[in-house]
This record gives sequence, structure tokens and C-alpha cells, in this order.
Amino acid sequence: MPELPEVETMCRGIAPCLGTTIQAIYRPRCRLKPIQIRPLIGTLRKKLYGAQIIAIERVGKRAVLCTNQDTFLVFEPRMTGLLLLSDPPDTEHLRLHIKLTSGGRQRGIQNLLFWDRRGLGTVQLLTESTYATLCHGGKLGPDALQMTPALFFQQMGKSRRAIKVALLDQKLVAGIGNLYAAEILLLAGIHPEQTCLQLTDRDWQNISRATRRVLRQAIRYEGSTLGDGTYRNALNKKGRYQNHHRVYGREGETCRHCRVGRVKRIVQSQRATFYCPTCQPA
DNA sequence: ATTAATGTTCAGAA
DNA sequence: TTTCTGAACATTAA
Repeated sequence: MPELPEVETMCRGIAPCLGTTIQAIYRPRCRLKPIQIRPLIGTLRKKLYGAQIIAIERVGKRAVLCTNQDTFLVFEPRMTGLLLLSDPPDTEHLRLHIKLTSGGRQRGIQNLLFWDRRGLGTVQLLTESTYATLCHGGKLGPDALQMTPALFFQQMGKSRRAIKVALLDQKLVAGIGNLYAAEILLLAGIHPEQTCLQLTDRDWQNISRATRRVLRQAIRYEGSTLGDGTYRNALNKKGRYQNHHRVYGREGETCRHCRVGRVKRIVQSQRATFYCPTCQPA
């Protein structure tokens, strides 16, 4: 579930790691299937020992620790991954524990934890060139917060797919997931099954504006913690944007935007889509 | 006790 | 080339 706003919140939350040095890396033992960590943990330790965290970046739905050795530790939370400074929801699903020090000695110990209930998340150490390939090699589209109407049209204007499905394609635009795609299309007033090909210039303008508005607002509320309560910020606190969802997860309820329409739920690419028939006519 | 559903990404197929 | 399907995994609800 972590999409752009949740990952952005994680990155801001782990800012205390900035300037610290990696002292140790533990992989807590648990009976669950281990998550994918590349390279192997021993190599990871060798390459990261003594490295200093000089920047923290978000790339689409990934959080990245940049080191002074020109390496990049990329966390991909996927469904249920979390980056925490302390206080994990449980120890059973702790996947990686990084111990950081800020002073020359033991002063200022900082812990960085990767917790993942389902275990679909990954951690990868990349070199400068492979990291550049990830960001600019066509694997990921432009960041959702950088999109303009013209960029949207360039990326998906000629596609025959439904707009909702296209918004989820990270190669076209990076950072939007199932939840925010629904909220964006509601504010843009566009039916999720409309084909990209059918959309007008005006539609792309509305999508672009709605994207910025929804994502920025969600970041302000530190993301969405859904019913299962998995998503938390770096201090294990819930997000608050779920209280402001207009359509997502609200099938049968009145639309919070127009207060007239009844929210519908359909399935697209085997995922739930929520929309308001009044705000988003076919 | 099975089965479905959850939502992200990737491999492989249509 | 573009688009679609199923698998990866753990947990909960039906």
C-alpha cells in the first residue's frame, strides 16, 4: 500500500539518519521466508560498513539511502514494508536492522528498521550507474509530483488502456498506486474506464492538477493507514489521510465530493476501482 | 476448512 | 509493440 505520499513520509521521517555512519547490519532471524536482499547480507555488510548516509531520496515508491561511497541502498516497501526509527509493530516481521552512529564513538546511536508483514518488499544496494538506470533508464516514468498536462499526454495520451490502469503503470508515471489513482480521477472528474485515447487536453489538465492536489494533501496528512492498519510513519504512528478519502474503500456510501452520487466499485486489471458516477460520468 | 481479497512489481504469455 | 495474467507472500474475512 505505500504509494508516493507514504514513501515520502517515510523518507522525511528517517531524516535523523542523515550524516550518520553505518556501524552494523543485522537480519533478525524469523521463521518466515526471508525477503529479497541483494547482494547477500555478508557482501552488503562489507560494502556498507563505515559508509556515511549523505542523502535520503524518494524515487517513485522507493526510498533510497545515498552513501559517501557512491552507493545507493534502495528500499522497496511494496505492499506492507515500513521504514522505522524504532518501535516496530512486532518483532516477528522485522526484516533488516541497521545500526548507525553519528559521533566518532558511541554517541548518537540511531537505529533504522525495515519491517514487512507480507515480505514482498526488497532491499537492494546499487552502484551509481545502476541507480541512474533505475531512475532514468525507462524503468520508471517521471515522478508523479513533477507531472504536467503535456507530460501526461506524452506518457499515456496514445494508449488504448483505461486511464485508471495507465496511472498505475510505473513506467509511465512513478508513484501513483491503486488508492491515489481513484482519488485523483474523482477530483479530475474522469470515469476510470475512459480510454487514454479518448481524453482531451482539458482532461489531462484536470488529471495533472488533481494529481498534485491529492498527493500533496496526502503528504500533509502523512499518508493513509487503511483498515488493516499496516502503514505507519517512521515513528509507528498512523497516517491521517484515510479520514479524507472521497471514494476509495467507500462503496455504497455517498460521494464526499458532490454529496449526491453513491460510490461504485468495479474491478480493473483484477484490482478494485472506486468512483462516483455523478462526478465521473462515463 | 477452503477460498477470496488485499495492492505492487515482475516474468512470461497473448 | 502493447497489453494482459499469474505468481511472489502473509494475513484476515467470508
